[in-house]
Amino acid sequence: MPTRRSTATMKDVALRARVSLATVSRAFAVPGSVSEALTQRIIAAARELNYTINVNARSLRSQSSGLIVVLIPDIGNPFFSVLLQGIEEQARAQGLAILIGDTHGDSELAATYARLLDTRRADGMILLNGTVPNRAHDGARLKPQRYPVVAISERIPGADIAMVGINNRAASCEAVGHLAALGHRRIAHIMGPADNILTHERAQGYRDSILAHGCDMWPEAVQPGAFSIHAGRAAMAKLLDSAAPPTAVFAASDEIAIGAIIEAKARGLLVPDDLSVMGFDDIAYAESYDPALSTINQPRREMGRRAMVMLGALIADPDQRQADVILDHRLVVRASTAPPRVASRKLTSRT
Amino acid sequence: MPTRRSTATMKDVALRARVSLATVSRAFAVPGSVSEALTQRIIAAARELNYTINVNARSLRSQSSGLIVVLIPDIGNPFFSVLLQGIEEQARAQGLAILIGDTHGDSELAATYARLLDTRRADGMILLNGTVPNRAHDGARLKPQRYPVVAISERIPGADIAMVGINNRAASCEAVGHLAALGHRRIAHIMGPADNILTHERAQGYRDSILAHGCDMWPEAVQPGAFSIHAGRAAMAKLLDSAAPPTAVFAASDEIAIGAIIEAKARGLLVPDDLSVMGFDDIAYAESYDPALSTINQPRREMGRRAMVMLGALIADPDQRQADVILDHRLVVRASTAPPRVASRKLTSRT
DNA sequence: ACAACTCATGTAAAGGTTTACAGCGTCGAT
DNA sequence: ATCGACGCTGTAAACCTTTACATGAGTTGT
Repeated sequence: MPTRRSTATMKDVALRARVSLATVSRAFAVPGSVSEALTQRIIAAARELNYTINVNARSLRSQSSGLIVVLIPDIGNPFFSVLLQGIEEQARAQGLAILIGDTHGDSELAATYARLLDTRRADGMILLNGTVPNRAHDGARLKPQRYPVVAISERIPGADIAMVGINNRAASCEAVGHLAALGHRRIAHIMGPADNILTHERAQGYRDSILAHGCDMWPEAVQPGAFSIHAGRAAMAKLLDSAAPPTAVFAASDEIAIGAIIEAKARGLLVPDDLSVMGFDDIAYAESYDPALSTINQPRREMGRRAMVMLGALIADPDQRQADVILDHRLVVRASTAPPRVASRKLTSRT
Repeated sequence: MPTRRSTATMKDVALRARVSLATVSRAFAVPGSVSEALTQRIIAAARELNYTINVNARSLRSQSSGLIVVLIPDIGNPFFSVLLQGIEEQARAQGLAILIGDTHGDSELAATYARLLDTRRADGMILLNGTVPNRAHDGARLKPQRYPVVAISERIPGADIAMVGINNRAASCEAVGHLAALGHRRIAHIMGPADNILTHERAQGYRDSILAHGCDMWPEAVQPGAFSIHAGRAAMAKLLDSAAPPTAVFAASDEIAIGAIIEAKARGLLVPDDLSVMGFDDIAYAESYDPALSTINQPRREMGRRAMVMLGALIADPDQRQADVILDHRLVVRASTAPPRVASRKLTSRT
C-alpha cells in the first residue's frame, strides 16, 4: 500500500486559476480551444501547484493508455536491441511509451503479455520475429477483436497481421551468390531453429542460389541449428567431421557464424583461408570479430521505426489495412570470406 | 480515436452472477473474503462474458499502476540485457511489468522518464549505471517525494538511493593483481567515460593494485576512454605508440578490451603472447571472442533480481530504508592473459 | 433591433474500479 | 429469549479526467 501522496488535481488548478475544471482540461489537451489569457493563468496555476496529470484517470476516461507492448523472444539477443531503439525513438515521437515483454520463446508468456491489450493497459503491440502469441488458442482471440498489431520480420501464418521486414530469401540467395562468385563450389548452410519461419526462408534462398550457380549438393550440406553461438559451433563440427567438408558456410545468423568460426579455429583451420563463413543480420559484434564477419545487413533501426509508424496508424484507425513494408538489405563483405584455397582439396581424405 | 470495444465490466459480471459489484471486485482482489459458492458463480460468469479487468480503472482507484520504469543508458549495450532479464523475471513474479526507458545518456530524456513517477504511470524506478535523472534540477525533486527508486551498480551522489552492485574497486584490484601475478610489471589501464562513477572506482582499484604490487607507474599508463570498442581501440593505439608500451592492459570494460585487442592485432601483436588484456563485466561475447577474454564477472541476473526485490519492498513501504546490497564478483581467467614474454624486457629502455 | 451564428466557458455525466461503512443472518453464550 | 460477535454481502462514495451539451456574450447581416 503506497502512502497516498497528496498531489494537486485539475480541480485544484481550476480553483486557483478561477476557471472551471473543464477549461483546465481543455487548456492542456485541446490546443486552440482556450483563450490565450486563460491558458496563461492556468499554466501559471499548474506550475505553482506543481501539478501533473493523472495518467490513469486520463486513460480510464479516454480508453487509451499511450503504451504499446513489444514482444521479444530474448532481450539478450543483440539483433533486437537496435530494432528496439528504432521502435522506441519513433514511439517517443508519437508520445507513446513502450512496454517490453521478453517471452524467452515461451508462448505461454507471450499470451500473458498479449493480454495487456485486453486489459486496456496497452493500445497496440509489436511482434518481433519468432514470438507468436497466437500459436495456440489466442489466434482465434486476436483476430476478431482487431487489435492493432504489427509484426517485424515475420509473417504470422493465418493471422493477417501487417509486417515490416526484408526479403530473406533474396538476401540469402545473394549471400550464397557472393560465396559462389569467390569460386566456392562446396557451400554448406547452417540453419536457424526449425520452428522459425525465417529459418526456412533463408534456407530456401540458399537452395535457390546453389541451384542457380550449379554448386555441389550433398545430403549433409544443410545442417539444422538454432540462433546461437553454441548451435553454430556444433553444426560446424558435424560439417568438418564429414568425409568431404565444405570450403564455405552460409550461416543463418551472425551468432551461428561466430560459433562456426570458433569451431573451425579450434581445429586449426584459418578463416577465411581454409574456410569462408557468411553470417546474417550484421549485429554490432560482426564488425569487431576476428575475422570481421561478411554478412547481410538488415536496416534494423529503420525496421523498428517503420513498424512503429504503422502501428501508430493502426491505433488511430484499427480497421484500415496496412500494406507490408519490405526494406532493402545489404551485402556486407568483410574478412571472413575469400576465394577457396586451390590446394584445399587435399584435406578431403580420412574416413 | 480507437473504436470503442464493447467489453464486459464488473457490473455485467455482477448482474450475471446475481451479486453486487463489490462482491465481484472482492472475489478477484481479496482472496478469502467471498464465500466459495459465490466465488465459483462469479468466476463462471466472468468466463462466460469473457471479462477482463480494466487496469486503468483499477490504477485510478488504487493509486498504483503495477508498472516500474527501468532507466538504461543504452539498450544496445550487452551488459544490460541480462540485468534486464533478472529485473523482468522478478518483476513478473511480483505481478509487475517493466517499462524500459533508453536515455541514450541524455539526462533530459531521463528526466522525461522519471516524470512517469509523477504522473502515477509507474510505481517505482530502477536506475542502471550511468543514468542519473537527477543530475540537474531533478535531484531536488526526487528526494522530497520519496519515490521508490533503487540504483544498480552506481551510488548516486547526494541522493540517498538504495543500490545493489559489486565492489568495483576491489574487483579491479583483483584483476590487476592477476596480471601482476603472471609477472607483468608494466600494466596500463584504459578507463571508462570520465563522468561515470564506475570509471573512477575501477581506476582507484587499479591504482591500489599497482601500488600494492610495486608495479611500474608512468604518466601515460592511465588512458581516458569510454565504454566502447572504438574508444578502447583508440586508447590502445596511444599506449602502443608510446616509447615504452605496457605488457598488459586492464580495460574498464569488455568492450574496451575488445577494442584494445583489435588494435593490437592490427599492429601484428599477438594476444596474449605480446600483450595481455583484461576486461571487466564478462558480457556474453567475452567468452566467444578470440582470444577468449579474461575478465571480471558480475552476477548480472542476480543484481537485477535483487534490485527488483528491493524496489518491491520500497513500493510496499516507501519510508523504510533499504540497505545496500554488495554481491560477489568473480575473476574469470581465459585466454587473453598470459605471462609476459621474457624478451619483452628489451623494450623497456629509452627515455 | 433582432435573428442567426460563432466562440469561449461552464455543468454534469460518464468511465470501471476499490473500499469504508452499514446491514443482516447465524451462532454461541448467558 | 437476548446479546455480542462474526462473516458475508450490499450501498455508495471516491479516484481524476474527458467530453457532450448547455449557456451566455459578442458579432454579423438584414
